[in-house]
Amino acid sequence: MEYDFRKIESKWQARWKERQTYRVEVNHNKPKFYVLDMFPYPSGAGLHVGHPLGYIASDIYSRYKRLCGFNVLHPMGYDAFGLPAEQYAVQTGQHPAVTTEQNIARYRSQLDKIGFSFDWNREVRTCDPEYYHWTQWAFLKMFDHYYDNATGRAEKISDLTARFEKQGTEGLDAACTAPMRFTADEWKAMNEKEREEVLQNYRLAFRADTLVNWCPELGTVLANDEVKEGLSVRGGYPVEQKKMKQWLLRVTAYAERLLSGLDSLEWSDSLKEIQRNWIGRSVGAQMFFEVADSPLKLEIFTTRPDTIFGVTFMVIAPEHDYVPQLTTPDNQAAVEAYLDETKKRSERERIAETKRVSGVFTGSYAVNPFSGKRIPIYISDYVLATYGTGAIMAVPAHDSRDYAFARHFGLDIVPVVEGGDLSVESYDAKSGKMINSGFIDGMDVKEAIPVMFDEVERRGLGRRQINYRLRDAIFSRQRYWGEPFPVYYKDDIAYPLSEEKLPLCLPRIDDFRPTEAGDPPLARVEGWATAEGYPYEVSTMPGFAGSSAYYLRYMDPHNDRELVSRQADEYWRNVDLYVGGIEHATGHLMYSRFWNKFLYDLGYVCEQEPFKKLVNQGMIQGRSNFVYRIKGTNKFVSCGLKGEYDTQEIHVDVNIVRNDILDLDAFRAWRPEFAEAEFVLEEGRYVCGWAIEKMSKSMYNVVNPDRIVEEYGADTLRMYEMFLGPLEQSKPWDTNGIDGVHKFLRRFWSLFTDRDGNLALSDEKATPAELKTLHKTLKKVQEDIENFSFNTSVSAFMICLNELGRCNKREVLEPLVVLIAPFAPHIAEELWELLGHTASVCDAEFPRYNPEYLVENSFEYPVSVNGKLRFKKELPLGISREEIEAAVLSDPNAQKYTEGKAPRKVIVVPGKIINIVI
RNA sequence: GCGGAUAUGGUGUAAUUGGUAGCCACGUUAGACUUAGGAUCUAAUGCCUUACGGCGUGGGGGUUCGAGUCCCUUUAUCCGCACCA
Repeated sequence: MEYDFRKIESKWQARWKERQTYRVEVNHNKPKFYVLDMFPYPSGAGLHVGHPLGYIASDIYSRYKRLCGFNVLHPMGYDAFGLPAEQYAVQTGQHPAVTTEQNIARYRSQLDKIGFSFDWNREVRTCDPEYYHWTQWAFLKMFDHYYDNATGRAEKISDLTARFEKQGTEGLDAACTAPMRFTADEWKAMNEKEREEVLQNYRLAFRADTLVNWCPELGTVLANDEVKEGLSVRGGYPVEQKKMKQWLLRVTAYAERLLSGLDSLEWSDSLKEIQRNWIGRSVGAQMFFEVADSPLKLEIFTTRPDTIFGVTFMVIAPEHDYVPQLTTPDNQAAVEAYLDETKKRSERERIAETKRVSGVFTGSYAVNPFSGKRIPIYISDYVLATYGTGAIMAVPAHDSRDYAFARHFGLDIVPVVEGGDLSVESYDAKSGKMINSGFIDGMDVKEAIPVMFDEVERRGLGRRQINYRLRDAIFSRQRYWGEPFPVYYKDDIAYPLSEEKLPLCLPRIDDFRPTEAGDPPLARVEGWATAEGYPYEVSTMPGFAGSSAYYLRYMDPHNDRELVSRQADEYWRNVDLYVGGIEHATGHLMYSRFWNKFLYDLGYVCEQEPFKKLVNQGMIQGRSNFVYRIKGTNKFVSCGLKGEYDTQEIHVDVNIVRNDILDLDAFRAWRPEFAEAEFVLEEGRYVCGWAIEKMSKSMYNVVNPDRIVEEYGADTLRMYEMFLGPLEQSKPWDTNGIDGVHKFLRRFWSLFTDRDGNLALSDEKATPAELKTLHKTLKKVQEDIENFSFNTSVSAFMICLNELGRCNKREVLEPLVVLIAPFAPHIAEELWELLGHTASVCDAEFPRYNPEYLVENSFEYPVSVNGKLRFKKELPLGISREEIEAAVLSDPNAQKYTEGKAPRKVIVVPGKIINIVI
């Protein structure tokens, strides 16, 4: 009987559901293994064929681990809060909760058709109050903690206030927004509001006036990772810098741990590198430059203290606090004009014009502490207010930006490191001999740097300092569809809601636009306040809030007393394998690690890092097809002949094209304007052009997995997605070629069954050749799964079948059913049942290969003479090098090439090749 | 500008990690069967050449008996960061 995948797949999907095959519980008799996919945002467009790629890979791995005896946690859920649902709501008035619900239902039905082994009993949705209860809870915990650099972990705010009570800030080394100094008496003298303002400086979740990325089009602020090149990642709208009071998370407190933790992770080097760059640690010196004729001291940060003798001017950011004090009366007008100009420039313009040099002289001078020279102080927007101290010492000879600035304003350029040609460009390299630098003259740059660090500290000019590029995460969004903050305001002080009051549920509203006053939609809600009438926060949390700890919730999803129970956490610990896209490198993956480390400090989780191993699947691009219309006509010319006409390229729906041949009738039926289309064919066919583009509706290249499942079956889809190429590589989807995999499954099916669909296996003993093929395949597939090389394992199956021919021996075929089960679970279950097993193939034992069957007793050596391959010589294994040499040299073939001469040397690589050099 | 990755037939890719480049598929061609199909089976298929043979892993150079693989250099494409002091 034909391989009836529709019947088989619906049968087993129903049975899995009914028998709860994939339900998993804590089981101390088995080792655990946690396989996680990045949960999807359920968009209105549904899944296309690229989305399940990672899910299929992780499903194969989960099933494999289960066969190997692990208790596998493999959950799935939805990242359900977010902008698109809300924007859709603004346009249509449809409540985001409703559209989200619909989208989830659609996703679920699509996912179910592919035959995943998810434990749906553990599903989470970030928009579910029972879920965001714990997002809010974590926020409260962050609000109630600060980061103590001395203990290297988060500590209670009450410990901090107790300390202030006793000794003020004396001896305190804590992560903060701006350093503070006060005594115990000063603390005691503060009122509640003043004290809270102090504490906001230390809390891990805090409110501050900061320069934020404001996106007017979206009406919300965005985190740094949500902005790219001055445009919002979602929507691509311009983003401007604006000072606003916002909630932030003090991610920077964990910068060092986020960086050092990377070393212990099995992540790709490129991903780790992205995170390292994002954290951007740099070691340097923070030092003070005295301002001439003024009590002011200008604080700067530098990584090149060795170049101090080359400092010829200083630059401060336009937003720097000292701008007014440093501006002399006769420069006032020019400075104001410059500040105006820079304020008007958007972030985007600033980025676009990085080559343009601009700036203004303040009229003040600083004193170079080493050379004693007076150096002018400039204002320029090439110095960033948000990095370091917002002020720099400029060394034009050895920094390209300072060089450009000095050239533009005609400032001195003093070389202090030998090398380069300063008439053309600065010499930025960190190597060379120091010159014009007093006591460090003659040293190499690498020697000079530590010497200068010491000297700066000895003279009391400053100290060593580590700076990070990483910024605190802006945590409020002026949106509706997100987690409400569990805080209320009294006299403009934020107070946390008590934990018993959680979750603070998002109120239902009908109008999702900002208010006329520009406040977020929640400001429309009457009575959005505590029982006592104190107003709640009207912003909501950003998308990453809900996704930062979802992997923990899956461990214990129905617990209404805690995020995760100690027992569940201690059993499941952390994610052993995380599969998802690289696009979350600086967002979700950074925030999750931060969140997890925080919870670790508080003792709620037992592992420092949430995701042990991470695999990034590549993107699946679309493969678009084109037809060519002769301009001004309704005539279409086949691709190969289009050069002879003046044509217009038109995207055509890939679903009516097969192997680049257009289905003419389907094309005429596709759109009314093509109903009367005429064609210029080549060899009787219309050949379409093609291109690799993003998979999107507008390109008509979206392939829906439902359609593939309907036509070929889920097992074919699963195997074909893997066969397409290496998991981590981006590649285009091309439905051409799926036949090969489908054919393979049909052949596999037919080996087991007769025409009536009954089992037709023989109990005959397998030949050594068949056993060799079987065990070779077992070995290869197992190794490939462990290396995430799923494409080559699919090939291995095909080779296996080619080699087995029409073999129908049970001894050979039965292990193959288990072997293929992770890839094609439906057909495997059906065959397993036919083979007489009552338990699911999911609970079978992974077949181990027997190395004995793979042993060769002879090897065919390729023999080359002077590097040129000449003949092959078959020799028994296990003979010595000398014996091989003698056997080869006595071979008449060899003598023909050596012409009787003794070879200069003979190279024997056992098991590989023999080379004779004359 | 800095950092990372990739480059192999008409297409997707593979190569025991330095050992006969192109496995496995798609596509194409020819044939078989056939109540004609987008089914199945067989064979061929890197390029040039009637053949002998030659050339072939983006380009150039090197190490080596031997290089897709290692080194240097160069080009192209993709990704990340980007005035980070």
